[in-house]
Amino acid sequence: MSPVHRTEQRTAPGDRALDPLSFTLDRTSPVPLYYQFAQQLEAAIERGTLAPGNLLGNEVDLSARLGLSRPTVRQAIQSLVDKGLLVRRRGVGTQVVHSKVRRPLELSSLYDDLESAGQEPTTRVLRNERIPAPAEVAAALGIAEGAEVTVLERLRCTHGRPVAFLCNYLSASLLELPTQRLESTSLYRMMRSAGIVLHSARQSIGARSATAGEATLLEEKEGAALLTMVRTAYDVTGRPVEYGSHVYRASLYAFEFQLLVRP
Amino acid sequence: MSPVHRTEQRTAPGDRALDPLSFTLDRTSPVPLYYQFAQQLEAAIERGTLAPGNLLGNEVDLSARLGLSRPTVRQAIQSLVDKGLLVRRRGVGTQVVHSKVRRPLELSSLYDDLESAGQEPTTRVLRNERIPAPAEVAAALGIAEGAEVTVLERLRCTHGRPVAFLCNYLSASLLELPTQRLESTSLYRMMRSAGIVLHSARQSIGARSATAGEATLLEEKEGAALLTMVRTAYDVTGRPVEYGSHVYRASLYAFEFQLLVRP
DNA sequence: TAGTGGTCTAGACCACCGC
DNA sequence: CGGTGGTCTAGACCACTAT
Repeated sequence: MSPVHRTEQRTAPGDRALDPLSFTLDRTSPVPLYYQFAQQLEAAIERGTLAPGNLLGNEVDLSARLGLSRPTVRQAIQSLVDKGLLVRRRGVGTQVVHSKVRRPLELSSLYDDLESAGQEPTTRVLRNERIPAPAEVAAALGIAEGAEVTVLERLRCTHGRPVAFLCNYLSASLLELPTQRLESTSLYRMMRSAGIVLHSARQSIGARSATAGEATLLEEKEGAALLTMVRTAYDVTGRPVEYGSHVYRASLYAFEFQLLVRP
Repeated sequence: MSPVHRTEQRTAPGDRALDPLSFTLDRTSPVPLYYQFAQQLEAAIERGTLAPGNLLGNEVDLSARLGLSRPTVRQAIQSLVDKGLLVRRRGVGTQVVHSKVRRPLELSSLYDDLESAGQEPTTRVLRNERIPAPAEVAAALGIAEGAEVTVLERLRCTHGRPVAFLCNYLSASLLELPTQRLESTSLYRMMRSAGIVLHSARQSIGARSATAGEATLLEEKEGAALLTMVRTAYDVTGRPVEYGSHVYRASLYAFEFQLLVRP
């Protein structure tokens, strides 16, 4: 278990751990072959059948064994390299990465984050109306000042305790936002259901002291440290579709994520 | 300038904006062809020669015009899709994304961030010694408790004002860290120079109120909101190489970044 | 239906690594 | 030196989109 070992045991037993692995490819399936292979490879890594540090075996043999062409095998491997699960080195081979690289940063929904953490999130909609866009919002959404926008104010709780106060703006024409559905799912899920495909988002994460109003709402003391996030999300055409300003109780929430170093 | 337009003007003049563009490929260069093409494509987008919304023209024609095979052209295009500059849609084509997608989140160095923002960062090294690893540090770095580590405490300033207090731990055997060099460059640059190739990092960003000591050091009032970041960085073999705990003045600093939505 | 990107093949040569 | 990944080619067929 020494963490100092490097790349010994090139030919040690169990090195070509890929042999005992059985990969089943279904050529009649609509799922691309490279994707089928990538998923099975990822599953093998996930459950430890392919241990960290193990070499994958060279791509030529691999493709022969799988009955695939080398480019197809490479496409599968590359997708796992992009996820940070594998590392390729010329003249050496492809290895499983040691660390528990799991989630890279993604455009996350607080609701989804809490739900997947088993936190049973609930939402109280404090405000849901259509108003003329204030200047700041109009600028962020790239619309005319005074154009109709939907403003949402929500209080997100887990186990009955408030975690965050969320304020969001969307062009009113984009989407219907019934209060009832907002209380049982996430805004991003509703946008997705409405066919809005998100492409990117610009975020800024900061901190500040709670105002009296925020303190009351979030059950903190006035002046308590709060985490803040301001975000503009864009769809595939590059059009801004959502602008949000959120505050989180720093005592209950932090942003956690994994980064990959760009090569 | 209406931000509401979608994908009109399929056949409008100036649509095949790629025609007037001149791409020069050097087959004798060691730089891969797909990379040469990708760079010139990115430059054309950057300077607006390829305007947002423009279609690229189909890949078959494109490869013929460039004298490249289609997979090579696709590799170039794919790299820009991954960067968020282009969007591909089946049956439609490849378009330049509207928004000013620029920097995705990367494993950033505060020093480099400030420097590239023209903030003239300076560093005061408050502590630079070798100590037995405390339990928390040993756990993060995957070494034995009590093993020798280098501990760094630095104050980062811009324009003479303190911005952040940085505390970092590294295995002592990894790297020499002369105080003088630490005051004129970033820790990550020094690690890179020493041949340490970073692969990924796990970060947690939160907030809390300043202690009396932090307040004095950062020239804030006691209880002021501070941004906090805790980070463990890993090299290509998955070994933890650095553990850091940083606090930033929320009044002077925020984390800004662009995210791409995973497809 | 015509045009687009998505997938896949079966080769080839080169650059880098470790021995 | 042999083995590895990195790059590149010239085709092919399919799935999806728009008209």
